[in-house]
Amino acid sequence: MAKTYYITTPIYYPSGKLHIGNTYTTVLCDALRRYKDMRGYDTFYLTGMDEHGKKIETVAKERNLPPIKHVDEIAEETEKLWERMRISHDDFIRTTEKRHKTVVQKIFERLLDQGDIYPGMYEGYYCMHCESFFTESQLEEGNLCPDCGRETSKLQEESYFLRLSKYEKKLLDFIEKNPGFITPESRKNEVVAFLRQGLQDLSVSRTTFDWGIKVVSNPKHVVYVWIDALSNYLSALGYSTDDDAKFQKYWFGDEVVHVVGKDILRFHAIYWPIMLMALDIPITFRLHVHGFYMQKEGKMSKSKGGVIYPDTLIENYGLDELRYFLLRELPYGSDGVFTPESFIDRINFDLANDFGNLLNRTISMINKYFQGKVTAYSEATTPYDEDLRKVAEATVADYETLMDELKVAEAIKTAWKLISRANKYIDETTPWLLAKDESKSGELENVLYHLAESLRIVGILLRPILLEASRALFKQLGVPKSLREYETVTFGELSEITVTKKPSPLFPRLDVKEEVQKLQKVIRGEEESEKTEEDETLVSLDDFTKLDVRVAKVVECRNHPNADKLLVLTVDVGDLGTRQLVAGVAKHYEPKELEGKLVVAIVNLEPVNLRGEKSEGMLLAGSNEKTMEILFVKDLEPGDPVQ
RNA sequence: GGCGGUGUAGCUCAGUUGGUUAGAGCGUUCGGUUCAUACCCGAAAGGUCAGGGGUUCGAAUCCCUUCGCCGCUACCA
Repeated sequence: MAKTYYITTPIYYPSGKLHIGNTYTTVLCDALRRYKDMRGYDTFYLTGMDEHGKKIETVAKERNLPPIKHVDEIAEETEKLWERMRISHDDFIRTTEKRHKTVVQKIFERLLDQGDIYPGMYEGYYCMHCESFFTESQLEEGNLCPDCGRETSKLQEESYFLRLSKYEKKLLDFIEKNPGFITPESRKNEVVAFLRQGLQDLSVSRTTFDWGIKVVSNPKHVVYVWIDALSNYLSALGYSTDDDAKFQKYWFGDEVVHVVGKDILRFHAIYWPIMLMALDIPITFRLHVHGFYMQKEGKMSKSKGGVIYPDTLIENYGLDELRYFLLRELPYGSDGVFTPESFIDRINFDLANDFGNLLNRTISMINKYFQGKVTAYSEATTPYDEDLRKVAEATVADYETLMDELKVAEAIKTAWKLISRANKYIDETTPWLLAKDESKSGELENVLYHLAESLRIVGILLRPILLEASRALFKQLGVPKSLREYETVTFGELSEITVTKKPSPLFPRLDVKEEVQKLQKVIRGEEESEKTEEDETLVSLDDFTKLDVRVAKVVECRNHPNADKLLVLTVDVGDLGTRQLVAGVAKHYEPKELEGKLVVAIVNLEPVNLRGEKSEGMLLAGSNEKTMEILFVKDLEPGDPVQ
């Protein structure tokens, strides 16, 4: 019977659009799942949404929607995104589903009966405005609310608590006895350090809002986030229901992996195992924790950084390109950086030049020298052949090890070693020279066979990563379906192939400068549309007073000789004397009608030449789509300041 | 303040249990090649392996210490 593999992402909280940071987890799990699938495992991949809580209730209210409508919308949007990214999940669980609620209620009641959950008083600092509780350590200086900065008051609320302290020791023992339980190790150390300090019991219910799962025995209470959310890993498998076949199969199967970002480490490394211990369910999972993609901005903006969404990248560059970048660029165990440059560079160097071009040149040569058909040739192998085969073999072995250790980025790099070796092999064997010598036809065929075979292996290894390109590779190379399977990943399985007559590049080469600029623009655009009432655009009084704004009298006005939108004005600015301004108002004003009028102008702007006419200042005028209106003044004197 | 991590070529990073000339990719310079998406291949320049001290026949690798950065955590205000 096939080994089983159960892999999960956290369930996402619908409080904002999913950006590339959020989607990383999902793509990572997808790649791992496809890999295990390819290796013959019986796999189950779960993702979903965490849809309860105060915040959702509030947002839904603002939108004038029932909360369920609100979360329905977001769930639909999310599922569509996963579809676009070809995420291969088997189930999409939502905490608002009945199948989940009943399980949570059962779990809660059972823990209550056992005494692992007990009623008590939750003491916290309450912010009237935000209607939420905070612990003392969460508060800003002077006991202010961390969200809105207002004053908070110490309040007590009835709450149920989960007895964490009881399991502290047991959990420490477990972690010690299972060194691979939390990876990478640095994260495990954090957890152990935290545990050693001792645990406080966890508040697991609320009475201050309704949007959640009711506590059966005391419906005044709603189950608070963690028991609700974490249980999804069980409820989706049918735990504690009549049909718990999946639970039996996958939870007690060969491998169970929870993949999470570092922000929710503690909940998965401490609360979740303790819940399982209390429920007497064996801890069969391992927890893998990854870092985040940061987004550094160039010099353009000094502030934080733009946000980029997966849709943008998929539309402009393709799904494989995005998946490749995400999986290849985040270092194991730490954070990574997304920059337009790094993204475009990776596509060009790795995908287009090294990989895509290798396929292209191989197919071209097979067409050119052998009319598209090559047969395995084993006579007289050269040292180059042997080395190539050796590298292929080592690559496959390393790839397996690394993928099994969840080191996907490293596994990808390994595959590229084979690609590089193959490119070098072409230089060493110089097929174009062999082609000139008829007696070397066999040798030449051998070379091309080696290349095709290397590419076939690369194609198999990259199947979990590059969904479209791996297929295209097989198709163009003429690899039959049976030889695309992982069982055939050894060198020499291919006996003969017929390649396509007209190869097309797997990945287009991009213009770095152009694309980087384009991306930066997109990032900035999305950043701006994200801002609601940002203080970013605020200008200090200091900055404003740098401007010298004056009343000016138009003494002479004429059309610009060389531009039909511009007027050239000579203005009197009192003690500053007269000067010339160029203004773009010719479409709305006749020169004659401005003469003698009092206008407002900024007079300390850097002088510029506008189509040959000097302009020493700016005439102030308002405008909309329909019209434009110069600001006129009635009774002031030329040179009077405007503030 | 405590704990953990980290500081290696211009940039991003690898460096296994301490062992001959410290590596890769990108960038730079030079050269080769033409099958290919002006791609690919090779070579060179470039490092007091954060600073100091120590252990050792020998340290980027172990120990002590100083400084910088990151993460977790505490406390004061």
